[in-house]
Amino acid sequence: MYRTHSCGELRATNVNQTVTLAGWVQKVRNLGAMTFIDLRDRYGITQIVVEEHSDDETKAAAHQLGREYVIQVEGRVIERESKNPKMPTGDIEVVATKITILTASVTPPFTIEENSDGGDDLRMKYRYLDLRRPPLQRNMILRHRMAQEIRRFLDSEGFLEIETPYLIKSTPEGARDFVVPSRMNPNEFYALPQSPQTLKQLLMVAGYDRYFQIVRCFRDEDLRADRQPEFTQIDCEMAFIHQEDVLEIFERWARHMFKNVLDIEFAEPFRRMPWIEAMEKYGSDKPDLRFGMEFADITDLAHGHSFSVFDDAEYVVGFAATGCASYTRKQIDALTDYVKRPQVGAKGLVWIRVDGENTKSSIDKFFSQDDLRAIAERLGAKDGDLCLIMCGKKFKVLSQLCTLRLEVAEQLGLRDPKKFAPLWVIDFPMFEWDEETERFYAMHHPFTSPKPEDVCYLESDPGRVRANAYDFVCNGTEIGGGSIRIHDAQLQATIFKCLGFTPEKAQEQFGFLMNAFKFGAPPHGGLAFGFDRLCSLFGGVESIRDYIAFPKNNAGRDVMLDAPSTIDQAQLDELFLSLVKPE
RNA sequence: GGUGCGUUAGUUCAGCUGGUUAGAAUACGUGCCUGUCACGCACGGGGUCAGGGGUUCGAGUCCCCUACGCACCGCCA
Repeated sequence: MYRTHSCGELRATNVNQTVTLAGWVQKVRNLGAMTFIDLRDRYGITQIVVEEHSDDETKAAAHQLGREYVIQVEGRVIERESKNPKMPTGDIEVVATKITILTASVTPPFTIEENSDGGDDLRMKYRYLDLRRPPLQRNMILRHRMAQEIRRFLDSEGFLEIETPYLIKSTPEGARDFVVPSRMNPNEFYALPQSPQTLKQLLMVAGYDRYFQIVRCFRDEDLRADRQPEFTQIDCEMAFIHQEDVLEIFERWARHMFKNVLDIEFAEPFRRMPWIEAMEKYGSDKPDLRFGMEFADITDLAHGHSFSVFDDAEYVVGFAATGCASYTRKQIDALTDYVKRPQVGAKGLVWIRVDGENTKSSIDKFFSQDDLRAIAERLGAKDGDLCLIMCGKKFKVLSQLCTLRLEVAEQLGLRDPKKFAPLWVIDFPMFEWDEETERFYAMHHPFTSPKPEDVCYLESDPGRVRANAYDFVCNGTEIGGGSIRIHDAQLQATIFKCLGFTPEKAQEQFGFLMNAFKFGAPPHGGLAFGFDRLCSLFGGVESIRDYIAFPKNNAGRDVMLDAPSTIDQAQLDELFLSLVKPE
């Protein structure tokens, strides 16, 4: 037996027991005649002491120890002469009678402590060392805890966990596929699933009317702090349900998660916000509702004052930045520069300082005090607020103002990671017009059903059709989304047509699904949550990398494994592949 | 594909308008120390200043290119 106890469990009640511990040497403090060793495992740290009565062999072993040596210690638990209230095991220590070095370690490249001295890059290369640190351990434990709660809830609701294949068929629509060459089928490729979307729909056709899976998905697109090329979804689908049923069950699921993982309860039902309202009030389909500062359309008030910037603009919109009237000219200029950055791309920023009789603005030349007050009132500004106004093409300027709203909130400390503001965004448009290719794309995916009352516009005015689609949003992050699917082969064919698929192309790509629908497809729908994002939301950290044991870096590389990498000519030959030099 | 910031000791960083031998902290090594827990004290080793090119009497410092890292835009049905 390597150990009788973990390094996190011994207390004053264990005093006088003979124990054996095993773990990693965190720190050696040699005081001459006595040596303290902090011994760490994933359960905690226990102090080992070697003192003058220890035999020479033990003293010699203690002298050899370096950071991250793996050792086994036999000894007796004693009450400490000087206790450490900062440690759970701080009342006791173990007097070593025998120290066995199980494995030595080279000096690690960074300190393995609560706050490491290593940079992100280095810690990623030695991820297995980073994972020894308590913050990463807490994250992995949180992820585990959440996975268990997900299964517990969905099981209790009758959902079956069914695995779907990872080697499937490529569909060019949507994100880029990761592809896998087939040795047994020369010149043919599997694709890794971007999500098990069509497979879970086939499970509905198969009669498994409540399905879920905590499943890896793959998308070959550029990375972000909250985007990895492989990520985990909580994928769910149900048959014989309406949108209302899905929202009801998964709102209860979300409450179950908040309650059982974070001990947070919400008094009110989650807000449901139509997509157009989210866009007009917050400039985003994933609004951060932890704070107010809602937008208002002031186009009518802005036009007709000989201020050509406003007069020429399709849409003028603003919000009142709470308490920011005290912002100096320098601070306002900084905000202006912020929105003018190429990433935001605004032309400029108009401001109104609301301060009783003394309302001042950057457009005083064109607007009277009464005009300004009317605008301020529309924006819901109170004394001490700063109105921030931008103008341009409607949805472009809304999105730019959204960036500004979030930046101001950040500066005001309103984006508190301990606070949660969940909501459903509903009534998404069915299609999104793409200027470049001059065609409609499915905003969600091509299996999403249109609202019955909007079906009549499918041919005449596709931009007006709303979908039975919904997103679960929290704190400005899209955590999940789904839809009621099309279960009628005829309607599915119409939608493919709207999306510019020829019948042949639709048959080639999605024939397996449309064929299945001929055999009695139940009405169905579902949704999927981003598990990594949910973990980072619950953990209060922006980056999902902290909740993935072995993540990829910005360039999609695993710097620990050094993947991707080249492969042997023999492997290429077997797969009938030849390489071309990159440009 | 694009924008911004960054790359100096094992690590995290400082290094000003270009000027002698590139520093600090920490880590590491050696010695001393009986109550440390960010132990303390003393001494010591440790640098292709990311790589290449250019400007200059002289480049860690200025310019250009490349590589790598992070954040973002595009992209992510």
